[in-house]
Amino acid sequence: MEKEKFYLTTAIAYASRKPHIGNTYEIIMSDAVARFRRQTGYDVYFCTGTDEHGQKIENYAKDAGLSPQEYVDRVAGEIRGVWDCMGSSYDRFIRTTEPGHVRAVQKIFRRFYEQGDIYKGHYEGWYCTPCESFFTNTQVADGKCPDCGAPVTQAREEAYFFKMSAYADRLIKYIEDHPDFIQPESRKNEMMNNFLKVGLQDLCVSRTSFKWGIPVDFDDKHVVYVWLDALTNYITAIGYDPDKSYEEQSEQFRRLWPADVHIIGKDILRFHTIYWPIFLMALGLPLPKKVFGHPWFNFGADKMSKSKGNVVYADELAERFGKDGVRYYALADMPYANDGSVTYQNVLNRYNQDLANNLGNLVSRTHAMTKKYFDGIVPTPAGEEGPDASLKATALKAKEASFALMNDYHIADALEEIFALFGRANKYIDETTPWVLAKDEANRARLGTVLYNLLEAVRFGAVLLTPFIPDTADKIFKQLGTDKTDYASVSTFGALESGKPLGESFTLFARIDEAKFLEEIEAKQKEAEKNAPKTVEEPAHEAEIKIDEFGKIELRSAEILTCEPIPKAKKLYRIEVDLGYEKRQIVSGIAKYYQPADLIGKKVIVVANLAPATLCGVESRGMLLASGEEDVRVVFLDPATKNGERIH
RNA sequence: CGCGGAGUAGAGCAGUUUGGUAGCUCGUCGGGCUCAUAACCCGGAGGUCGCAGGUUCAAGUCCUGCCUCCGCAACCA
Repeated sequence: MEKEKFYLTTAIAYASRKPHIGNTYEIIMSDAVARFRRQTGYDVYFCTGTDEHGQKIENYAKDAGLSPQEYVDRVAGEIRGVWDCMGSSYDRFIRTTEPGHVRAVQKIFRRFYEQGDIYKGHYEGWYCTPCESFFTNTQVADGKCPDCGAPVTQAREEAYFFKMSAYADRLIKYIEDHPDFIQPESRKNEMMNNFLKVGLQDLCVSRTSFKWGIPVDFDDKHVVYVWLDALTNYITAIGYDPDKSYEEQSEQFRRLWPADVHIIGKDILRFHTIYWPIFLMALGLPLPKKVFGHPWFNFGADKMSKSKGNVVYADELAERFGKDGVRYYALADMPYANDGSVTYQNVLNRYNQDLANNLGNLVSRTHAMTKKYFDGIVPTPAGEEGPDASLKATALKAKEASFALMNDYHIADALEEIFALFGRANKYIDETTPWVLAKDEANRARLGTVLYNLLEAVRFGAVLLTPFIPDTADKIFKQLGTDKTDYASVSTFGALESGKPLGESFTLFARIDEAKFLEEIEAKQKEAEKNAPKTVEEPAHEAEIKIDEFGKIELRSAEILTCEPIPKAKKLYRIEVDLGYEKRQIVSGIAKYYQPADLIGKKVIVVANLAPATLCGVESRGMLLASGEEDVRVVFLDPATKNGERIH
């Protein structure tokens, strides 16, 4: 009988820089799912890759003195290196700069245009270069991008738009009819309530402000918006041809599509559950069966970020804990829907407790006793007694439970079920005391049974561990000298063959000394701090300006007279300032950082000729100067400064 | 009242669907064992299950109100 197919994808990684452990979680999790499906009888196609277009990359490349293509070649190599370092078993690594993908995207764009899904219009508003996004006046009241905090510029751009609204009703119906489409389920409500039910905006799907993208082939001023480019990788990777109908597609495409699951980060759920399905509807293709938005790893309680210097890389962790150490940690420590928290202490605990003590030591002691009492030959089991039944029941439960949990993407819970078997086996040793049995020849048969059950429990667990930590599973099989490694061999307890010799014994996971390890980490962090100035990222710079351009910005000193929070807004204060020649109301997003009392009476710098804007229904005429994006600090003037002085 | 999630032992979590002696991992204290990677096994201490009411013979679990935290949205000119 032909195997059922299973097509899964990760999001493609943005080729701007090397991914950290949080980004790497996705490939580890997806790989575990892929291996699990292969093991349980599916014909799996596992696709990952890199997203290589966009202005950000164009900028990074310029800073690095490379062409964009050279730059993405380098970063894509780094990304692939980390993926390979984690032992991921992808079948396809697609890059969005591949000629085949580029041509397909151009054809898709053209087809949408010809079908009338895409129309040409104008986009007017504030544009953020790094995010490649337009924002409305209300969104960028302070001249900064609401997403990344970079300065925005006023722009009017000719642009193509996709008529999202035309498909909204069908999408809502699809989501309602397929309750498993978006998971975890709490994310579904976010999408429905925040986007779909309030009315979808048409999406701007082209850019003219930069060149590093896929050109629109009938209007080469434009390049295709990165999300339309990136999302289509899921079909171009398996050979989709936009010129053909579904029936005319390649055998591979017809077999694999629709995808069984897109595994993505929770932050891009919106693109995958709204825009992507709508693009597919416009192409007349079926929608993916499931989109799973996994949570993120934080560093302790903080978001991982380069500027905070708390970035942890998977390949660096692997140097110390090994590939499987990192895989196990990521898979076992990430909750189902809540964000995980990476600390070196957590990684170390998981490694020492679960891998070295529980699993590694179990294998070691079981192997050693078989060697000692049976010359390393797998004994033949006799009758069942005492705790034997309980051990066997735990093994079968580990299999059943982990199977069900993996089908629901409860990765960590599945692993816990499997490790419960190793815990049970360790207990079994204490209950049966083989070293006591060995003292009396009359107990020989019982001793053989006990050791057989232990060896089999180890083998059984190793089979179940294969999708998660494949190298370790192989090492265990080697030590047991067995080739009973497939999923069929755990349908019942007892597949291990008696009379065969064990393989060589070796340490699976060497314990790591905690004090020494933490000391080393601390030393390493100090070292990193010392070098910190060098690792500070070069910020994005504005174009050079002339003195008269600067003069257009009318900066004036002012005194804060009143300051009160605006109801409904978390971040906003309504502030009244005295400019000497007049008083003004300004809205400022500094509520998180200052109490009103800290501000009243202070002298500040105001951009006096900034166009008025309305925020949360309150008019703001001007803006306070402040520094920082995450930790905003107002620029205060010498208290002796007169109100209304021009600042230049 | 924008939408949604969460508050359970020192830490991290399960349990809430179908009310009925509060559980797991780590840590901690004590004991056991010696096959093993100073590992492994057993036991103890530690929780008024965010707060306040209500329903019930019985509430972590159901109802009402409130507080706090976190997503998303809005919004930081």
